[in-house]
Amino acid sequence: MEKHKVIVIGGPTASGKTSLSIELAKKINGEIVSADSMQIYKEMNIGTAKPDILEMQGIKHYLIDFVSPETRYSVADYKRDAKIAIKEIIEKGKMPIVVGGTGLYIDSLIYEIDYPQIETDLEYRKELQRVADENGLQYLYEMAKKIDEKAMEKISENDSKRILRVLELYKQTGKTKTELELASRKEPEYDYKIFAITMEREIFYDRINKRVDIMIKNGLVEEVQSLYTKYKNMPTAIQGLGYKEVIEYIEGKITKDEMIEKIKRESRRYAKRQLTWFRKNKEIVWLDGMEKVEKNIDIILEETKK
RNA sequence: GGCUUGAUAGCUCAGUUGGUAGAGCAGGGGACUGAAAAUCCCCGUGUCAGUGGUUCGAUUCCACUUCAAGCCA
Repeated sequence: MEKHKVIVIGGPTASGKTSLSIELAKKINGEIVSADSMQIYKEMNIGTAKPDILEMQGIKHYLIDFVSPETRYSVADYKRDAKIAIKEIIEKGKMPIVVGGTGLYIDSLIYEIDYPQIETDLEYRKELQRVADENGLQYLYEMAKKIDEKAMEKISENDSKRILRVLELYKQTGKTKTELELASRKEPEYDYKIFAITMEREIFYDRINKRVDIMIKNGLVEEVQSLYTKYKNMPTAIQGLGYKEVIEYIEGKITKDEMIEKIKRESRRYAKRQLTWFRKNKEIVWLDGMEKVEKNIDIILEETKK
């Protein structure tokens, strides 16, 4: 049986993914599955540039605005939820369009990555953190090297998250990261057609800067203020770009101007990282963000026929 | 008009007792399998303001010019 097609549109922040995907969905009777690690959270609207009801123009969006900022949501959750959403859309006879800037999330789908069924072990993380504080990160690095020398070749001695992850995986599964990853990629269930938007760097950075100004005008500070007073713990959501910087401002650590500049700079850097991620994927068909939406839709439809 | 100080990387500046120069920031490239908007790695050639002089050799010393800041009129 032939696999069902799924359109995937990636690209950096502020590249026009939202409007392109909504126009496309209208044209081909599609529905949208977001692939954005921050738009997932409720009550985070301005800073994540989440599309509102008006922008959506009646197109159903999945995996947007559905978990509490207190929740620890991860790629494994995303992979599971996105697969369910895609299935549901296909059953309705519609075309699934996966749209977002979180490369890791997109990869979990297109490479059908299988994650071991384990829970995050916060106790163990804390314990390791303690060891790192006492003996230095180098000590954990050496520990990880004894378990999985191959994986550590690619991990820097300063990369605490990945060092911890190697140890955590081994403790919980009894297997090394290298072993797990070798077995993790399965045959994709769908025929993914992958696109990404790019544009000239200068114009693009200008768009990012302007977008940040608009976010501030639209009340980003107030949005963060309200989250800040409402929730004590936002383990993942707090990492959202813009959110942590506004909190520094609220706490009086930086001035308002410094905050704005920092959000702009970090957004530019983030966009650069996103482009690096997508560039690595040689299957991607690139779209020019400066082109008319109709033209890009034509390219997508043409490629999707193949 | 006179005096003083300055002019070096996109920006802020350091430096060369004369042998063509280096930091921070900005920026660029890359990695990425349960925190990923996270985390981490790598990357510095620029008429040293212009013109002339001294010198084997000047971005460095000298003169003039231009521009900027400050002071005195």
